[in-house]
Amino acid sequence: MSHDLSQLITYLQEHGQNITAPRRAVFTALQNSDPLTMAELEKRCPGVDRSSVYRTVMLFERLGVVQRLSIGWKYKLELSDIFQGHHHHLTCQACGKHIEITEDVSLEAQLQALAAAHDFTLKSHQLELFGLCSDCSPRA
Amino acid sequence: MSHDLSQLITYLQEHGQNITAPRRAVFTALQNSDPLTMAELEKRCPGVDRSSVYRTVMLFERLGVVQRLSIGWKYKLELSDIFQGHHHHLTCQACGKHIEITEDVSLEAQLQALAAAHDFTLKSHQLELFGLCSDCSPRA
DNA sequence: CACGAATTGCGACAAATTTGCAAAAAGCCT
DNA sequence: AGGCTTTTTGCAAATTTGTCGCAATTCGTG
Repeated sequence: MSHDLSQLITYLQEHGQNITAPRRAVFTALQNSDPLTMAELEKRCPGVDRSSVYRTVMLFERLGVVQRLSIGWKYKLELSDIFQGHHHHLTCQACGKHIEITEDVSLEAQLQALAAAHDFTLKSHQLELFGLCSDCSPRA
Repeated sequence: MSHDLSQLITYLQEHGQNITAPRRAVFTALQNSDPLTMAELEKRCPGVDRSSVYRTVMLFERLGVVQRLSIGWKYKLELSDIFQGHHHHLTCQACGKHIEITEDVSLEAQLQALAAAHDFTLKSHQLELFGLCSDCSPRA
């Protein structure tokens, strides 16, 4: 774990940001974890004040360290592309499990084309797939 | 307008739900409108209590009448596929404009394949593209 | 270790969403 | 239309979520 922490430290330094306990805590909580809600994240950062968690998440989002996943009208947080590669999720509507999927190049290209067809300059995108995972499928 | 309202009425009856003033109001507000935030929706349902708007939206979401669009960590509401066809959005990061796009079949097929590759039964998906519309592009 | 700048923890707030309940409206049957 | 039962609504209060100002701490540096 402390291995990846060093990646954060380097990143923060490169962006002229200080390394602080709350920042390490938030990052560590998000590591090797499924996406977390803000409440869950708070709980996993004991001793860190709620407002600090919010401020850290905002900073990290601005720096591109974390990204928010929308699940219906809620959202969850996860480390961003830089720290775990560009990917999307399959969210199981039954058990809530998240499965990471690596998007293939042709899909990316297709989205670009789709945007271009509308004179739109594509900057980023979010794709969420909902359904049932193999465990929750009617007859596995 | 009252034409489409009859579509809602039929739908609600088929699902054993009552037809009430708040429900008609919420539906009508969402008709022929760009996606709305909860606050905007409330404002367009004068005389309807805030909690009723929330309850109605929740019901409609459960019934598949409305769907929430995630814009970053906020969301907007719009009538769902059943009432206005399956589509996605291009959201301009500069002016906030939403452009509806009809997704092509090949993309749908690709998503199906993507899910299948993970033993996942795809039920629905949401695709949001962010960038700059032609008006806001650096040099139009 | 000392200094100036950046950040944190608190407490107070504001906004968003939910809930309990009595009153009002909807659906149904004469 | 009138009466009856069930579902919803409106209202008020409680939660939950996200912000903000500020003095106390911590960080990065020399």
